[in-house]
Amino acid sequence: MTSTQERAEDPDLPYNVFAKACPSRGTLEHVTGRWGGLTLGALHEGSLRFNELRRRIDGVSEKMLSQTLHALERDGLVHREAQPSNPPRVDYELTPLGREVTERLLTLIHFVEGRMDDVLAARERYDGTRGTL
Amino acid sequence: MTSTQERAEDPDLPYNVFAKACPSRGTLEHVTGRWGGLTLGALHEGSLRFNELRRRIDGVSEKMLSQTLHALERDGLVHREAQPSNPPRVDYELTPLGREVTERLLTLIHFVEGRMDDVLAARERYDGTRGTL
DNA sequence: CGGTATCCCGGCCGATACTG
DNA sequence: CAGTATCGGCCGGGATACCG
Repeated sequence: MTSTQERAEDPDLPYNVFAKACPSRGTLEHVTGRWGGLTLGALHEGSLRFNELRRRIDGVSEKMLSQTLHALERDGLVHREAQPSNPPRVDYELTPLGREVTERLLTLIHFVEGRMDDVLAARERYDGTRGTL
Repeated sequence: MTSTQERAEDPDLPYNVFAKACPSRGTLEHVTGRWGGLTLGALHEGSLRFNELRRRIDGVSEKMLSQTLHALERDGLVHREAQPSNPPRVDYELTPLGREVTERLLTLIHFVEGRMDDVLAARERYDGTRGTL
């Protein structure tokens, strides 16, 4: 009864992404997912409106952006501020918790961006040794 | 000719995950993907064999672990050490670059794990205001 | 042990159309 | 502008079987 699957329910055990049923796994996927990370990154510079975000995040569709924003809002990382004007105006911004998460995420992103030359070189070496089979 | 899609090819521009065609986007997805992050995290404590990894990462299939390890090896983040013995023994370990990436990734993971109570509380508030429609 | 090959299903995600 | 609704393809990824 102390299998790894139960860690999420046991209040004495810490949250652990390595356990399949731990809710932290889901939240981490929202944060690091294909669009989640880019959305948080874009919002780090300040609040943005829906279509501003869409333009900022090259390649995202309306549907995925909407879905991503809902997930992040639900997790308490993004705040949605709607003004009942006409035309409607909705601003999205990071919550304090979201800002803390995003800072740690951006540290990772910027590091990877800065080492892409190394990564690309490793790729060529890897592909080379297999001799284009 | 200076559209956002071309940043990857222009050597003067830095790598930028926000651009659709930038290779850093792909590598970041390997690192933060469903299994990539967990694999790097598991290897951070030391080198592990294939089936040790499989047991450590709750829920991963042989196929996905194999696929994930290949991608990370190709990106130069994981080193594969095979011994031609019988039975075969293969050890996986982080490269220096992989270790640097993983440290930044773990900072993020541990922060999220530590704030899951806040996230779960936000979820209940969010779901509550919509009144189970 | 340490994988690869194959099958196949669910759901991710893009495209399009529509609403307030 | 700020989304929701719906459809459909594609592929991520699990299950199984097989190989060195």
